[in-house]
Amino acid sequence: MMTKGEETRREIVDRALSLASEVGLEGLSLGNLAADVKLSKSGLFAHFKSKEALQLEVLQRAIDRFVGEVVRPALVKPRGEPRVAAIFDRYLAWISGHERKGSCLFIALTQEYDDRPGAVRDLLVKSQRDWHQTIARAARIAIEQGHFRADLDVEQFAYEVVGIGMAFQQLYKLLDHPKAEQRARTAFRDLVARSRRPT
Amino acid sequence: MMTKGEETRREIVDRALSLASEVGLEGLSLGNLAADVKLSKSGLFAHFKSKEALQLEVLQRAIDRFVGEVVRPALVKPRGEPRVAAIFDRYLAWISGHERKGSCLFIALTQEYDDRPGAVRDLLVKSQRDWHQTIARAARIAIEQGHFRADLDVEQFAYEVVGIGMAFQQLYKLLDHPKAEQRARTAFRDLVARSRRPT
DNA sequence: GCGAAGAACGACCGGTCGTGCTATATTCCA
DNA sequence: TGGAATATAGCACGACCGGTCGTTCTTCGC
Repeated sequence: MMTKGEETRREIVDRALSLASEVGLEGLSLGNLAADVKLSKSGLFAHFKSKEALQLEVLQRAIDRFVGEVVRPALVKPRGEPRVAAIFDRYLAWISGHERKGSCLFIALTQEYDDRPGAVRDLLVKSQRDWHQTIARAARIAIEQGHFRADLDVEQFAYEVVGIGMAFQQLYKLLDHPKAEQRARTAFRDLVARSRRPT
Repeated sequence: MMTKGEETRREIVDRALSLASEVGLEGLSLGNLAADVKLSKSGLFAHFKSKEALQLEVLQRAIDRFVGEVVRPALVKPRGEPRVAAIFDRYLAWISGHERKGSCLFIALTQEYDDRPGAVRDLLVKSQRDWHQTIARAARIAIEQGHFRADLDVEQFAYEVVGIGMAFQQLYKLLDHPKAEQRARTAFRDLVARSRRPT
């Protein structure tokens, strides 16, 4: 059973997450957010000790969502290349983001916090390191399965996947390029092809 | 000869550009900027009709700098692969950015404006399309020179270069990864290698 | 169903934001 | 060098910011 407070608190963070995708975590304003969830500013604020605490919860929720929508579903796929492909597929879907209006929060925050120290940045850094590691780990498994070359640099592989994703977001969201997804998929297909074990 | 007004106006935009690299164009505040150039807020404001006008000038200055530091120096290199390599080299240098504290302004603004319509966004979009085209054009010349495969998709090539650059910025500025530059150079070397005409 | 704990409210704080207006100081040209 | 043009300052504005307050209404355990 969820108490009333926990419930609205959940609502707040959910709505804040969606808002933050459009304006970032710094651009998020308590007044706007309160109006959005139909609370008074003070009523909303009472749920958090500070704005930074709220920001941290929002980022953590985003991380949970990302894991739930991108990472975990891929983990049920067969080990090796299929899993790597699933990760990329979900990653693209996450970035193009169904109902999500704004950008991928993580990519946006990368810019917002790359020179703004603090707890939010620390959590962001950790999440992004984890993400690189997740990709690298999947690639390493693909090596073990004999799908990928034994001498493949899995962290380099992760680097390039992330690059493909970021460029995709720019082409798709900012430049509104009709071939954005095709570009991304081509780049990934190519990357996988040259990561495979020579036959 | 430059009139006094033009001179301080220049100073303002210069300083604003450097500030914007740290806080973005929206995060830029007239008060801070005025204090920085030792003017009163109103004295500064008198030079521009609005904040948006200032933002546009700042972005235009950034574009001019980018052309001057990245594009133009590469154009003096020999047509073909050397020029492509020079573009990438200068691009990396621009992102890691000498004295620049913050991020590459264009990558940052990509996030800031990908869902914020207006003149600033329009100019940004134009500049980024130009950038993609600049890379693609250099690649096309490399095809003509017989350096690159005739069937190379030059826009795909540009897409991947941009991706490498963006991932580099994340690794370098946010994650502070010691091998960031190596990762970027490896990715590019690989991209060029598979773009070359088979011997 | 009563009383305590928790949730939400409205008013308000000191600050900062972008942007006017008016007046003074400085620059520039005839 | 004087007078017009320009550059800067001072001040005030309304809006909004994150955050605090005391108060009231609602939930919940006993």
